[in-house]
Amino acid sequence: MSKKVRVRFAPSPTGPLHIGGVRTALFNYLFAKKHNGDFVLRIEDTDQNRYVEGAEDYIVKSLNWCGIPFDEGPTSTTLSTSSKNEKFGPYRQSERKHLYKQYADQLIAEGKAYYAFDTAEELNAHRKQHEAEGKTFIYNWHNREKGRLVNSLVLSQEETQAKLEAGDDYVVRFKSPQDETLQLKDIIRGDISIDTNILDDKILFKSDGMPTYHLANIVDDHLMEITHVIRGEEWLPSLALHKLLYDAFGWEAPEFAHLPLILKPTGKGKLSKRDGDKLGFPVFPLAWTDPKTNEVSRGYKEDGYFAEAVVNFLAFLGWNPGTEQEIFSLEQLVNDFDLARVNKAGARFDPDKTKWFNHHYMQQQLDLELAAEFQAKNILLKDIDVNYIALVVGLIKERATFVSDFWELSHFFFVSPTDYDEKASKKALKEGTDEILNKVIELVNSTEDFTVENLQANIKGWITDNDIGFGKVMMPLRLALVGALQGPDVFDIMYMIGKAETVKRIDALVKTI
RNA sequence: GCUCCGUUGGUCAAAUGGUUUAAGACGCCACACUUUCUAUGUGGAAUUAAGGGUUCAAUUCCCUUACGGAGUACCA
Repeated sequence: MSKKVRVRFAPSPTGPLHIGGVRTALFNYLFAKKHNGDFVLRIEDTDQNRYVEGAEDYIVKSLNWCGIPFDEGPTSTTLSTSSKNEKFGPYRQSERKHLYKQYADQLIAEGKAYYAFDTAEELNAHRKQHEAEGKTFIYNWHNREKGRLVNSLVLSQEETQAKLEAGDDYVVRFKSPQDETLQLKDIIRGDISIDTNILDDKILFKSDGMPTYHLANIVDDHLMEITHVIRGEEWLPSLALHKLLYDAFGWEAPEFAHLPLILKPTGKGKLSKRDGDKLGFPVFPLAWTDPKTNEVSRGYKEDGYFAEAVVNFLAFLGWNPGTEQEIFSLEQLVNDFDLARVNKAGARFDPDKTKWFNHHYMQQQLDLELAAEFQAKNILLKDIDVNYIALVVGLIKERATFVSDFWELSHFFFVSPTDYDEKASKKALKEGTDEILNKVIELVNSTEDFTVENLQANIKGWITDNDIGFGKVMMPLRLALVGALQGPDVFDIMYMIGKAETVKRIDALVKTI
């Protein structure tokens, strides 16, 4: 009885996919998979002027990186097999161009749409004039037949025909109804009622021969048998028009869900590209180089975020499971996702929480994999055994958020300290420290089986037996090994760098005292 | 301006008329970890925008105001 669920993500290729767009894609994907449905990628490139080279490719790569591949779309992906679909494709609106005109014509023939010949300049003039009078210019029944506008409703059939044959530029406008109240339904927001008198006669077909978004999206959603339209809140004001169009064609409309916006972390408005640069976090999944300006925008991937972390925090922007669980794998999200639990209000983006998610997912990664990544990013590690690096990573990753934090956290496992932190020295080096350290050298040297346990037993035993105080020994010892008062357990460090290096470093510090 | 949508701590948010002195998380602060710490643990401060209703009872329903957001293109 119920049709197969089919949803679409329909970005336009005007640049890199914004993180808000990624969330829209994610919610579509989750909803589709939850209901064993299809997730379709459709490229809305009806505006050639705004087409940007590489944007479509970027969108596909981004979805794949996030692990939310589409089932149907313009190109095949590594993660998804079907690319062209006889029944529903093609998936670029520019390649579907031939489909749209007949639908516009159909509406004209039925008196539900009409030709309009007004130029952009004329319309601008009308808007300005209305504004000057404190009124709002609406191209609908208020004005369309008052004679100031040039369209097939005021022109005679012959005049209209003559203009068309003369090759005059024209657009097709939808004739929106007068004095009706529309009852609209949104899965997230519930019932919405709209007075049709405030609706514009929106352009369905542009003078360049391309449909507008409004026409194309209705035709395509119908032809592609889309059952649920899940999109950003910025489309809510267009919902009435879209419903009217479905009715005009006599088609069953899909269900709609309008997602809340993602807002700036501080200040006002929705999250924009500039915020990332200003506040120091990415707003794009992958880095993007603008083909015209060569300006580079950073991406989550390149900044060291794990895809799982990005997906997890994105899912929680506007949605929550209603339980205390916050860590969700993609599969768990698919299982628990529910549009009914999506919030209505816009969510402010929180970069700190994003980092916290990343820290969490960092702990789940395999040390060896992290080590390989760490090694690849540091020339100094080129010749070091990756297994040794993995052991180091195991000791320090709990205090790291990104792989790029590793070096600062672990350099002393690879190179001897060249200087000593001033504040730390003051704190650690006291009267008699040199004697203590010399004794520690003896203890280290006398530890035959050089293990963490033996070192600990020897040194801690000596400290307690002689009632010296841990701080007096451990702090200068740490300073000698690290060069500062930081890092993991000192015994772990000694074990890792080995007996000879340990002695060398302690001796080096003693010599500076 | 007009239209629509929204409003629980600094942020994300739970609780959809009644064991709520309003969960939890991030962030912040304090303390602890008889050795550091950016980690971990424990604790703490901090919220129902305002005013009216409806009701025995309102964070929850209704109205007004304020504030926020979106839309208002031959852009999507």
